[in-house]
Amino acid sequence: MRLSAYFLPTLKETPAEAQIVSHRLMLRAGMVRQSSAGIYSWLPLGFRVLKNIERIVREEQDAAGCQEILMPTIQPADLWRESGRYDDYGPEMLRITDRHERDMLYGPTNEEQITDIFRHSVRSYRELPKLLYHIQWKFRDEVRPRFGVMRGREFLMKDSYSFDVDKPGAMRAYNKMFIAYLRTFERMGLKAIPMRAESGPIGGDTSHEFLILADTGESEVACHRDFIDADLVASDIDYEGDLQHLVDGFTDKYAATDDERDPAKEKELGDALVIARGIEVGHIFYFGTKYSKSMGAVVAGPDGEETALEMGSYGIGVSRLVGAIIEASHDDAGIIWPESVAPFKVGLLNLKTDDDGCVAACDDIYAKLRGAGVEVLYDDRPERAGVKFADMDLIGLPWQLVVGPRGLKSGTVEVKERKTGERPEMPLETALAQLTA
RNA sequence: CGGAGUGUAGCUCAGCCUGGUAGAGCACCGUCUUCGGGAGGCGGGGGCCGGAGGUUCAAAUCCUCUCACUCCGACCA
Repeated sequence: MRLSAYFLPTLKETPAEAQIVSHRLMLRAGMVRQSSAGIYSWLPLGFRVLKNIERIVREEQDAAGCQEILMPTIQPADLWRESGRYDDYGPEMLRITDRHERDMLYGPTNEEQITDIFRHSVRSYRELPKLLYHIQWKFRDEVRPRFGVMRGREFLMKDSYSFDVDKPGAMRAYNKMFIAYLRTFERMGLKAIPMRAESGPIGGDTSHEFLILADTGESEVACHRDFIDADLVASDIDYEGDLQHLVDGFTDKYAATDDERDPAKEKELGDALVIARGIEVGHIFYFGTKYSKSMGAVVAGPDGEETALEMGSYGIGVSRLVGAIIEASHDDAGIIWPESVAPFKVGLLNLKTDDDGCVAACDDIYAKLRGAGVEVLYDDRPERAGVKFADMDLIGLPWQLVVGPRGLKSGTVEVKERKTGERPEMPLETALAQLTA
């Protein structure tokens, strides 16, 4: 993409409404614009990141045997009356009346909707287990939206739902999601720590929150040092095998959110204790028959008797992750994208657009990179070098390929790694080989 | 929902206390110089001062109401 044609409205100054670093950087980098409190439009750069995160989430869900569907944002109130949550959910739920005076709502989550689908479609235990998910916009009318996309009212969430005939089956699904979540966050360059959690309004008795560590996190958390070094992506996971020992390896270790911390246990850990700040990016629940019983979602078991479905639900805050990743990865100059979610891999900077040699070299590099399948943002604007450096650092692409008349004289370019700030000069061919590797 | 703030140009803000021709920097347009880390000169365009009432000869400025947004707290993917 040529930057001269790209819609990238960067800001030199920070808009007054943004306090938290990820929000400031997302506005300055032209990723989002606020529409109203807690509601955002996604501009091209931000949308690319959102899609990349969504892609990783989807790949890991698919790998775990979860099947993608898409449910509506607008749901009928009657479903929620069946589960009893129409009254329980309170003013956080956005209630709507259609032209026929029917009560509707903008879904804050989808347990009722999926249970309704399931009860009309599945009759036998033989059709179980099933794991389904969708990635859809949610609306929760938060009392106080803040922190940009980290706590918006409208947000993109991946929510999965598991259906099993008995509790051991439900726990197998729970474990699949547990492991899939660890892999998902790790692929985004995040350290996510699973912590035992209260299940809140969703209900149920087994639940874990996944918190990523970031200096600017909302709450203080404490955990065993081993969490920091865990590396799951490297290992192949057999989702059909027994995952319990893997999950136990995590749940056996100490990890607690602010209000769950245990001073005695922490003292025991000694040097193995890590205290950090955390942002919740995922939450998994086992809630048994809470919805299946109230909504009549039953199957015939092996003995012919009807039994209520054992269910769980599993959420990842996809849009929140965009902000969370920035919280975890930035410096004074701007964002530092992990390569897996970066909107482009390479920024190509033509420092002198009125120099024929620079233009020819850049056009050639641009074509070669694109030909090799590398996503590249080519800054071909007739701006001063300083503006280009500043913008490129701000938007945080992992690699910057800097081409100027000074280097070209000796046949070299600079390859700057955003993360380290190192910018060695090297022959053009070496640079291309490195960036297309 | 309790508490505290802020709404003036695209952005950051001054002006308001003490009413009297609406400002600065950046951004934008033109031009000249500059040309490897957010340059400088000259010229220019852009605002019902969030909205509605009121007081006054006169309101961005004083008063009342309202709307929006932000921050702190309690709650949440």
